[in-house]
Amino acid sequence: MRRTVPFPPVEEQLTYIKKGLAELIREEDLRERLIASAKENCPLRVKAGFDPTAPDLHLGHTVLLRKMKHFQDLGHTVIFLIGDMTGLIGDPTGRNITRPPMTREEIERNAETYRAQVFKILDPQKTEVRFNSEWLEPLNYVKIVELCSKYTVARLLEREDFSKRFKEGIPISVHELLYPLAQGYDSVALRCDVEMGGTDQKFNLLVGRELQRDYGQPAQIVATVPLLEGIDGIEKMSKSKGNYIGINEPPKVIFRKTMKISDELMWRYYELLTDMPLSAIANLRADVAAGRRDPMEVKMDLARQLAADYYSEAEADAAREAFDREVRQHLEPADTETVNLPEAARSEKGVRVDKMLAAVGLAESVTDAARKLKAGAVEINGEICKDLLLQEPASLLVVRLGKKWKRVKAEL
RNA sequence: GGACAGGUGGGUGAGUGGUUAAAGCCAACAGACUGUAAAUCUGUCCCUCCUUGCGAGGUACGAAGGUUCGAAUCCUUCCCUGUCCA
Repeated sequence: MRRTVPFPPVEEQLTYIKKGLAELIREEDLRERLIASAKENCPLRVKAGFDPTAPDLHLGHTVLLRKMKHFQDLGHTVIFLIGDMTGLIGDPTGRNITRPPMTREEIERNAETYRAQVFKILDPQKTEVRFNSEWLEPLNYVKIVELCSKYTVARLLEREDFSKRFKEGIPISVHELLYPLAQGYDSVALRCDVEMGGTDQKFNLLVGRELQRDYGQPAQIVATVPLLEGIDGIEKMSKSKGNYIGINEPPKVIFRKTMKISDELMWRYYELLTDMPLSAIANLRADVAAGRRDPMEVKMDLARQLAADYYSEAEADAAREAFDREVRQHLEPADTETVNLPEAARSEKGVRVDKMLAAVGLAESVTDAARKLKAGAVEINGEICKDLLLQEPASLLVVRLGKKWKRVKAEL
């Protein structure tokens, strides 16, 4: 891929890339590589891999994607790798299940979902989307044995979670050991100059360096980004932990979830998820500490910005207004869904409130609904309702359970 | 192949024949408080039925059988995991 626009000066590129990185291995190598790239007018190939089974991107992923974008800003090529083969193993970080192979259709569908989300951040013109089945599937037994011979068990066990599990007697299946090798082989197949990932990927990324050398290629540069804490502020953001903010979620939800993070965590989000310079963040922080700025306002700005990253400015503003209305004033959302009274909730004597709540999705089950009623958590048309049965229901029931609202048309 | 240990509700982890739908903790949900949060406090946290009671029934402690008036708890077989030995 030839470029017509020259690359920025190498030192300028380095500074831009280094900002916000957790670790760069090694900076010298990257400098050399950038010099060479400028000389030959050839963009670097920067890879990051993604799991095909979880195609919903959340803000945790965007820390990495934003960094990839930075490489693109400088004119380099980014490879968005979908690990459809490695996905069969599942990155060992934790579980030891083998996932059932995905069908071609499933993979393609997930890939589409990915594209739609990823290109909210990345520049499609400078992005290659690849699947590692492309080169991993044709590997035969001989090739796999050859690949395995290039690494030792002891070295694989250096990986922290492996050694930990090994010591604690938590099972490690053999195929899990193959994961780092497969990922490393991806770099060989793609002739990557740089591979990026979260700090938890460091081991796998380093394996790529070694394998590339073994296969006669220059070792890739490894760049890790910090892991973003989830909205609980404790564990890293992940969908399975439920502490995530998805970039495909409605702006209102992005806004509300952002407001749920602690005041302390907000600074971390500013740092990793916005382009605000570190100095500006420090100033802002000082202002809040000194009582010159209201932390809630500052957090609202963050929430609005994050919503605006994936939606229009107008939608972000609307999200802010909705928050004000729904969370701060406890008013009914403007977009409350109206549904007909479910059959299951009709009875000769009136409306069965518990069944209605369950059928309409406000409660998890009828039993759960009954509990919520008893607890006085259910409000109908502004009145707390503790009754299982509404004998003479109004024709329209505005039902609230906690933060959730529903309008139910209740002609009997 | 042998010896031993273990598999409990979303997670962790008690419970070794009977008020045990199963302690405690975490998460979650609702409520109070409040400046958004956090923190704190209260309640809830398998399902179904009934005008709602400290109700009735049904499921549930890896799987399937068995013993017993009664089992998560005892027995048998099987599946899975780990440790040590070979």
